[in-house]
Amino acid sequence: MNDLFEKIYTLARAIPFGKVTTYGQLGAMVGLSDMRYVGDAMNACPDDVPWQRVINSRGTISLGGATGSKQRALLEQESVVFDENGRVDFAEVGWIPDAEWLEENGYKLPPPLAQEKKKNEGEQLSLF
DNA sequence: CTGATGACGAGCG
DNA sequence: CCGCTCGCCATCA
Repeated sequence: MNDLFEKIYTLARAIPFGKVTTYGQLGAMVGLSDMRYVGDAMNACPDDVPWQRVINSRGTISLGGATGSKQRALLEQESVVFDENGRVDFAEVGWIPDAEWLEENGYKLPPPLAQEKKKNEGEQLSLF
């Protein structure tokens, strides 16, 4: 297994229970421009990687067939809610890692992501 | 070794 | 919102 795969797996393993992130985010954080590769990585991921918490940027599950239903079922077990269009609410369950955590582990947090994280935290605070 | 192919995403129309 | 194209990387015939 190469370094890129391991970096992606490490990130995926850091996703908290009941939260989700996107292929694009993982790809960006490991310095990828071609996100197709992230899908490949998840396809070959070890059993200890919570692959179901990785979805596409539209907030939907990309997979069809049995594996797709399995992914949705796993997420629903984690209290992740899907709307009538099969989409999740990123403001509710979206996960963006801490900039510090990323830096410590050799990842980079793209500015747009940092902004979105800040925004999300603001919303959560106001809710509380 | 060469070429087709993706659990994706941004940009365009 | 839908349907394209391209990205240039790892994998597998």
